[in-house]
Amino acid sequence: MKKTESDILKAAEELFLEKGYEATSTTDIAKVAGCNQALVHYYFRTKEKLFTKIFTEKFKIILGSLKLEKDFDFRASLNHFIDTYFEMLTHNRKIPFFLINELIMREDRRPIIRAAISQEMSYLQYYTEWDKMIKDEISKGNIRQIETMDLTLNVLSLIIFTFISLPLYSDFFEKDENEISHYLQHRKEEVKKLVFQGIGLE
Amino acid sequence: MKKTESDILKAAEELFLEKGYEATSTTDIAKVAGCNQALVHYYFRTKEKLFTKIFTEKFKIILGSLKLEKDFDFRASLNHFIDTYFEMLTHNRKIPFFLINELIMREDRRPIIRAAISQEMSYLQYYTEWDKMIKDEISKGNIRQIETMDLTLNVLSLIIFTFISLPLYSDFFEKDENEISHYLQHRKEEVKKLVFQGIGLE
DNA sequence: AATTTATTTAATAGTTCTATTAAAAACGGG
DNA sequence: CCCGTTTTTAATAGAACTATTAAATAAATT
Repeated sequence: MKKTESDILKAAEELFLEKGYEATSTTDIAKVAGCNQALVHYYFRTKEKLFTKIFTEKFKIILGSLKLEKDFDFRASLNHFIDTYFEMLTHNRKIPFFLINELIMREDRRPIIRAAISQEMSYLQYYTEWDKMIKDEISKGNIRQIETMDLTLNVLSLIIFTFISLPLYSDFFEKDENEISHYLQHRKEEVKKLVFQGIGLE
Repeated sequence: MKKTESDILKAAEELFLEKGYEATSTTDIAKVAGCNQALVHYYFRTKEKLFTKIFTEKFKIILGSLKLEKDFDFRASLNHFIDTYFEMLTHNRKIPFFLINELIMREDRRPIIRAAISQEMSYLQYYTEWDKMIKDEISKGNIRQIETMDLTLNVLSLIIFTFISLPLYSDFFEKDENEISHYLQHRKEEVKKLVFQGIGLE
């Protein structure tokens, strides 16, 4: 891939994640990439195609981290999931809001993620195992009665909201990068405590 | 207020909450309001002023629901808060995403909410009481050690994320209005369970 | 070196959007 | 009913944005 092309991709990524699809123009992208505006169209034809490329790429990063570690017991699995999910999002802080934003605003983009999910059928597999694990723990009396969907939503809510609200948190409380990474570590531990204790683990 | 003016406000509200500031044009607003495009500017001068009116109005709805019931013990307070917050958002489902979206995308709008908050100094008061209540419960051994900010974030995460993800949830799982309101009730109860048990209450 | 191919640029067609203006229509009080 | 005020409309200036085209430049190939 030519340097110009990757420069454009990089600029587009930066701007789409920062300002969203609507508020980003191909002229802006060219300016950040340091090239002529027509080049954006030369390499990617349309703004929409360029966007879709970045959108699916970012979605795959998220999807790729949604894995269940084999040979772990339930507690270790959940613990490991929270660790890896937090870790991944710490390095991709803007992705959660970016994806949710574009999926909510533009219904026509939802099929893109449906396609990406059904392409990787392994995720259905993961969910089935996850579900089995939870039902198993409940029947053993290790955790309280809870639906798999609820436990999943609880964990995702607590983690994803942390990153969605992060720009507002750091702005409002005027936190620097050092304080923010400390905050994220701290929140991760608190999320674990709440979830573990909240379902009766320990 | 003239009917035309309120029609425009209503149309603007619908569109801004649905599509966001950028994707909504004054022409769209006029079309939905059933009037000439120039009338939007006649009544509100600029798109930005019209937006700000709706934005602050919606923010005040949220802020207004953030109250602490006097004469309730800690458990009842928290329970009541979750009830009223869920209730309010059930009738204003699009507000959380709308506000977060516009606050994240456009930093220049953050002062608006700072102003609205500092205008109602009572909220500082609420937070202080809330903080005292929690510290008190901890010292009494009624709940585990937890920072007030963490407990607050836990509750807000669980509630707000429910509403932010709602359009995706209902689309993806093809839920009708009836199922959705049942889902919201169900989530509310689950949030209570997780939070209460997760801090050691009961 | 000559020729083909790929990349880059400037120019621009064609939309759309915000905001204003001047004129027309509707309204209200005397 | 007349006249001043308010409301509404059509027209449009002016800016910005996407996408294309044709020409210019650079790179690669023979």
